[in-house]
Amino acid sequence: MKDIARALDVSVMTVSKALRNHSDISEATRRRVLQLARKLGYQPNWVARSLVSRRTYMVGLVIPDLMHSFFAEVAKGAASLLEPAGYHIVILNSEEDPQTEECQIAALLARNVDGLILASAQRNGTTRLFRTLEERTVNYVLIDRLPTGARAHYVGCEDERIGEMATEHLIRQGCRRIAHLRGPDIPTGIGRYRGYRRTLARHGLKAPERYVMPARHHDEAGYEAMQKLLRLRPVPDGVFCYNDPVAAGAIRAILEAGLRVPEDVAVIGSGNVHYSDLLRVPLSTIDQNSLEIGRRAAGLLLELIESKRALNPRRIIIEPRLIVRQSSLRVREAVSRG
Amino acid sequence: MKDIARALDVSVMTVSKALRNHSDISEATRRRVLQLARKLGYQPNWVARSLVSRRTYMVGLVIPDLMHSFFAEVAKGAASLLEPAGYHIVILNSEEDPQTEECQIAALLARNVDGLILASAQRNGTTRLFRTLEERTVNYVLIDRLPTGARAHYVGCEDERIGEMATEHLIRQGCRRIAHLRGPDIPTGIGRYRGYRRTLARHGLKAPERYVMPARHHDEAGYEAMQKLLRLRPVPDGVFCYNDPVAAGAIRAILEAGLRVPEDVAVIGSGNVHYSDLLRVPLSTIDQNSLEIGRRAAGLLLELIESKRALNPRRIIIEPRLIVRQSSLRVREAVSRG
DNA sequence: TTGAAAGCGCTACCAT
DNA sequence: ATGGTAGCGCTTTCAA
Repeated sequence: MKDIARALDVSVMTVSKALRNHSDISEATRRRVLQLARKLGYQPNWVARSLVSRRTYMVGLVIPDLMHSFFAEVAKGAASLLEPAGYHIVILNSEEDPQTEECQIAALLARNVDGLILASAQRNGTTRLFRTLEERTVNYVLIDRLPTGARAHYVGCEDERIGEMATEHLIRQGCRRIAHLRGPDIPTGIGRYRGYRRTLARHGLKAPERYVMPARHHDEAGYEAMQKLLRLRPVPDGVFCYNDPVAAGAIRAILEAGLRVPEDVAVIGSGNVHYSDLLRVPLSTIDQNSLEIGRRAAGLLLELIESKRALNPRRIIIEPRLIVRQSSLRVREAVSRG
Repeated sequence: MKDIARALDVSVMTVSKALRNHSDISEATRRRVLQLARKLGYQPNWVARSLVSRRTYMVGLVIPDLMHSFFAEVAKGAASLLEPAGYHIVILNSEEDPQTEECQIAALLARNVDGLILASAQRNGTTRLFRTLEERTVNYVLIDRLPTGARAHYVGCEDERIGEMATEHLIRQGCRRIAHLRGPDIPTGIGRYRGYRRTLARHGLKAPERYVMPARHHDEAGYEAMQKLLRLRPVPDGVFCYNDPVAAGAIRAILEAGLRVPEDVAVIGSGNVHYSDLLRVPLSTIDQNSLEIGRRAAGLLLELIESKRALNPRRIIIEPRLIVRQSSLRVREAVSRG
């Protein structure tokens, strides 16, 4: 900037204003400045700019697992709004660990990100992290998981609703011994479990507690948990899985045991990850519209950043959608034949 | 920092040094400073620090598609080295578009990232981007794709080798009419095609040019391209696909056409994405060790950043590995029966 | 319309 | 061992 000013024999100020299209600069001067700037390949230094403007145009995105397509899609959705608005996204992987998550957020804040999108790994009831965020008046939006301890902006589906839709569907497909591969002890895991329980109750169906098997959140865990379920007698005839990766693992276990999906055991997951249509057996699932979650969260965050003042916590609830594919579709012949 | 200095009645300098464990500060003073800093919840301002140190501790990662698990895994590998070293990763999605990529890199540089890891979407022969990077002496490492225009550090597999291994395998499995779903016109697409061609030639096998079908890089494209291949006569009995998503799409097309995989058409992909074992037909593939690519690239980049001086372009070649699963395994009965 | 002064929060350098 | 001065590259404020 100095170079430009010297070469053009104007002040640094003039250059600064011209580059930012500030109003009170003559058209002629601005043109000269812009032209020379281009020629010299001038790039504004964002670090310096940030120091005075207190804006970094960086947004942190903390997710539990980048390898899970669900979150990759959320990231993509968020980027589609954030990048055009001039923001960069710093992605951090908490590996589903609350502690790691806290450290990462601290690091992000030390770098003065303008805002945070957070699929939190915090357990229900935890408040420390959220209190800190409030105290420091950080702009942040929770997605996918809403811990009970948080009074914050949120974008996501209602997990009980997901559990209900999935279980309801299995019942309609004729399943009567419906098991659940339960996710971790976070809002999503708990909520889906509750929806499952409640729906069974409403239909007067019993499911022994053994039919609920903890499975974490990835396919390997789904595979192992399903193997355990298959050792029970009577074997379940339907399984609602915490998410699609778990369901994919479960299907593998069922097929390896020599049973058929969906004739012997119907399977449904949640998340509608991109490849679920390509699986061993195309997977029925509850679509949570991950792209839209990312987009809405980004939109809300941008609003928060612009508005400067704290808004009342807003909840944007995305309506989940049942996607029926082969894994839960007991066609007439299959049912009657059994 | 000022507050701490005032409260402790020392200079700002002393505080600054104490906080950074600078050598010439008395143990007592340091302790007092650190203690008060903790109590006040002091967080160093990285922006200011960056302005003077010329280090942002940020690294840019530009990839063509975050949704492709291959790159998600690369990102994870890179993060596993970079984060412990105190670096944050800014991920940008070029959507396989060279122009977008250039803009994103420019934006990253304007923000003074300390380094760049780049799975470039540039076509072979392009030099402008790389010239710019050289001129500005940016620390950067190319991964997965090495455009001919670039004289740069690189981590990845040899694509011709991938094409050879895959084609070789199909031949050993008894395929004689081997088709190829060809990727985009980037080094990976071209290299894999060459390996395929060369291997056919070496074995004296002919494949008409119609057997090479452009398929881009995602499953939808693989699905459509495979449908076209299936209309040819004679129908190919083996297909080497540019990558795993394309292969997944191809398998879907084959099955929908009423043919069997691998008995009628054997399929092999490349990349060994995480879910390829869970697909409709478990997918044979060439493992490129994406985690390791990410790790090595990060390691190399850290070296570059530390060393300060330009090093001679280094090439880290990862040896690909053949993974045989059901999609290409023509078991004895199947072969003899045909 | 232009520019001089001050300062963002921190650190390098040199003096004490 | 401690601190003063200067400056990183830019913007805000206010005076000319």
